[in-house]
Amino acid sequence: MAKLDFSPIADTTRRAEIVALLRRAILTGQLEPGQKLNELRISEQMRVSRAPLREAMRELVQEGILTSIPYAGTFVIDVTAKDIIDAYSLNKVLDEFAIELAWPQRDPRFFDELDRRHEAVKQATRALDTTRQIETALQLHGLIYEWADNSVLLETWQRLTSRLQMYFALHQRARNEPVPAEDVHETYVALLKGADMRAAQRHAREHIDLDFEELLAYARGLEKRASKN
Amino acid sequence: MAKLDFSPIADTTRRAEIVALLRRAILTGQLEPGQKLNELRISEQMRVSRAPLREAMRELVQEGILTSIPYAGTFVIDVTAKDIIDAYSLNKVLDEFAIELAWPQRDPRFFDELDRRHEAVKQATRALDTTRQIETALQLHGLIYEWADNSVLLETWQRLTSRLQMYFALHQRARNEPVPAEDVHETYVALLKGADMRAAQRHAREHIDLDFEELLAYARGLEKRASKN
DNA sequence: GACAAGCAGATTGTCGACAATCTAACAAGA
DNA sequence: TCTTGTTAGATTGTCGACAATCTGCTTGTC
Repeated sequence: MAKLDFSPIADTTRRAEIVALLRRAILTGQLEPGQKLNELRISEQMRVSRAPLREAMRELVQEGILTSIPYAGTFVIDVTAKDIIDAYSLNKVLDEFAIELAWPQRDPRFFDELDRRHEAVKQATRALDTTRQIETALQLHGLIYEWADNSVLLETWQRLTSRLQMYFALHQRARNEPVPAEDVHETYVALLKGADMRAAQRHAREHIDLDFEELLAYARGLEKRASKN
Repeated sequence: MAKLDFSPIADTTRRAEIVALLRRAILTGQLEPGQKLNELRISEQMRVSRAPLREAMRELVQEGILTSIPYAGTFVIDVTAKDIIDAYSLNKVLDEFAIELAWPQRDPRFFDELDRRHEAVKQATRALDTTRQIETALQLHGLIYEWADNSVLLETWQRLTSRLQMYFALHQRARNEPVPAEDVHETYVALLKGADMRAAQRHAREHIDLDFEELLAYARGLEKRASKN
């Protein structure tokens, strides 16, 4: 038998496609925090009945980016400064762990993939495609999790990623500036290729802290706005 | 106005009740790993239509204790030795983080609750109620997460707890022995009341390692059985 | 006997309609 | 004017039926 690794057949259920559509809409900020999702309206727009839509929404609730109140509705989660702080502080801990696990697993394929994803970030940056820049940066970041060979950790990271992506997207939208042209991942990639694991872990923390500051400023703005209502 | 804090009204949707029923059945081992959930059969047993049942199953899939294959069915997750190792190694990292966050938050209410939950474990142990013993032990363990004041961390822990509870239940079922009468939490509780945070973190790791060894033996048995099929 | 095509039964995915519940506007009474 | 009761409309929750898909068996062919 020829040694071929086929990619899995795509899930072709409406539900899966709806999940993808909704997730994208939320993570890019098209659906704003706190906004209510009207089932009838959305199902009509998507040309789909409410059953698969509701199942899709249930998944996203469990994924943590929607929240549901019985007989009242399903809403995009609200984002507070504390949420962002919480997500980031957990992210630091997980990063450190992921690097530790992934470190001995690094192989040529790892380094190839590292370069590939880094290149994708740079390309998105050059193209001034903000959304894609966030996506690719998180994918670059996620590589250590994929290589850590710990399924529960990977799942946890993926859940966290949803939120981080949402936070970044909101931040970018709010400040409404052109994309930062700087490449902040150069050092990170170099350290992951190097021999000093502790240094890589340390940098991951500091690297995160950088973007964190910007996000926090945005979050504080959110809180002020909320307290006025 | 009188200063009363009312507890929120219970979610009274069929869906929520189905989720609770199914989760309990899975976490106590009544539904075995790998087993298929027939929608029609279950919906008839519960006197409920398939719509809320399917939504409930979607939630549990996202919670990580069910797995779904389009047009094939929804199954209780399979448990492998690696899954257990992965869950536990992540748990260690999270524990350390949770203790660090919760430490400065400890107050009289914390210590009261600590004793209350510890007492619940001892009571379940005396009553030889295995299921309840697992539940209460995990609730005792979860206290540091509730006090850590980090919503994302708490969510993550709760997801992990589902699996841990399932693993323990399977383990207990498999060995089919009377419950261990020993109280292994005495030291843990004492350390959480003490002044040495590092010691508490260290003990949490070792304490976990203990039960881990037993679980692993069970998991290895599972793997052997699987390889024969 | 081996193998592929095709059919029947069972199961999952989706739909449209109905029931239960919430919200907001309005009316009635103190 | 403020509070309380009522009601209409909109929205979510649930149901039963139908469509799409899978699985295992049968049948026919070599």
